Amino acid sequence: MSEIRVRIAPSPSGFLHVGTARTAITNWLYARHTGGKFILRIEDTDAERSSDDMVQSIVDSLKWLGLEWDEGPYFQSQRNELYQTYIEKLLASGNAYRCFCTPEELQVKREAAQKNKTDYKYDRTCLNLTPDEVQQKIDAGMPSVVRVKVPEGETVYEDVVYGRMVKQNKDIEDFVVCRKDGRPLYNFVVVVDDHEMGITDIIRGNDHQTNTFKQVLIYEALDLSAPRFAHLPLIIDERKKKISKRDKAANASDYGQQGFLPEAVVNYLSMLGWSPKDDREIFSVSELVEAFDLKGINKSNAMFDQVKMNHFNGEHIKMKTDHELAVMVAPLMVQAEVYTKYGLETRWQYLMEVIGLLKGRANVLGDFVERGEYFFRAPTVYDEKGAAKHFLPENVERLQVLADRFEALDKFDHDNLEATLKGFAEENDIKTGQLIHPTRLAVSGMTKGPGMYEMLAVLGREETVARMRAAAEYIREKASAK
RNA sequence: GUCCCCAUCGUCUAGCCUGGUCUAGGACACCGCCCUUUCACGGCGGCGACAGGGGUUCAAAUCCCCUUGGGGACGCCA
Repeated sequence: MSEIRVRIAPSPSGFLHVGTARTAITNWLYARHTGGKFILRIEDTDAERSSDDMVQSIVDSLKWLGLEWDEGPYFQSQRNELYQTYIEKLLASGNAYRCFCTPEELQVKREAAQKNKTDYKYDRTCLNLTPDEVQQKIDAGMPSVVRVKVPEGETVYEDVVYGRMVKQNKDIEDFVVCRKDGRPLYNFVVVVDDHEMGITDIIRGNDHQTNTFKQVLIYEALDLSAPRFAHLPLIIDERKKKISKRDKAANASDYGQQGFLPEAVVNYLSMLGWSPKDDREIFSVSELVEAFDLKGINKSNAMFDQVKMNHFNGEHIKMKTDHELAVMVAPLMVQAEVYTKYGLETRWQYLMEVIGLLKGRANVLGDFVERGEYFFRAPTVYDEKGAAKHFLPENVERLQVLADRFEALDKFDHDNLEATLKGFAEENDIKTGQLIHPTRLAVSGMTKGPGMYEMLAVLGREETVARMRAAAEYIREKASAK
């Protein structure tokens, strides 16, 4: 078999839609798995709705996801001449005709049909025009669109996912392929481009299933052989509707900002409507390329689950090295004004240790900032419930004495900290928890976090001791204020 | 209104093609226990589904039909 050639063809009328992202991922995976080519084509025939900014945004998002393309981007807006020659061919073959009906006239008919609750299809008014009449109208300067003359019979194609698809041609109207201003329409340019670009497999959302019949009709009218079609189930929201711009998850361009890893997004999205058929679901990108197969695609729509994507992200975070994570987290910390860029660069080793401590429990990159902030600056407030529970008057002295002992340690490490704290607890005949909780709160301002001895060891002697003393003072002041 | 598609735990899914191995498996979420200074992680366990009805068959989640439910498409948008 010849080389597989697939494409992603976004229209730049918005940011990268999650559905488009999933389609892109599937095409890319298929191309990489088969050693084929992945082509990027921008469908911007609707000039009013397209913009360069949107093109840039989509290109950036695809790059961020790691879906590098082998050819393109091609722009349909730059290929108009090509389309015109095909329009001429179509007209010459007799499989299409000029229609002079105005949008207003059609609108009236459409509304009338709706009112009568009957089906609307173009009534072929202009199909009955004689060549002379057509010429007369053209000479008179009347604008016209080009419609495909849908033949009798039925249209059939074999869908890789859904099997044999058949539609009665009487249910398809004579659709327009070229506007009155000469610009060709979607269904037509797609066919021309896919043919010209040698696309072998069209993999796209099943919301295109009805378009496919029209496109097959065009292939036949132009006497071209159609590629294979594989329609993907749609990604739906909690209302079970096709995920739309209003949905929070719809904008794939945002995922990076939200702290998601591209690998995790690719992994999660790839599992929506596709399964490797075994029980694995956390995959690296290369494992995905290896495992991907068109046969694993499902037929029914899949609901987007933000919670599960968070889980996938957490798993992928664990797969990263501390350094890789530090590279991603550092800018976020700077942005959140937790620390300066310069500061982080000079304390890189420290940053990595902090990340190592937090890695096991993070789901999004922002978690490192939120939960790691206190490693870079002393807490300004203490968790309210925690303070009520652990900042008791008797802990003023305990924190002070413990701080003194920590300060005097030969080596400020996990084992020594633990031995010191446990020894002190025994002396006072109290449980270690009664010391650990107030100490954790004093140092981090929080009631939860990594193992405390590790945490203190990373934070360092000076900061730990200073924060414990500050907390002791805070408790004393608060107690005397009452 | 017309046409098309789909249907296993709340969600993503395995099993369906090639009926029996399915008291239907995994994952997320949720609940419990263990680990533990906390929250997580991890380990163990629990909760939880074949939409309904007919048929075919010795046997149906698996094949067929109907019903119901859900979705998609019906633009001089893509």
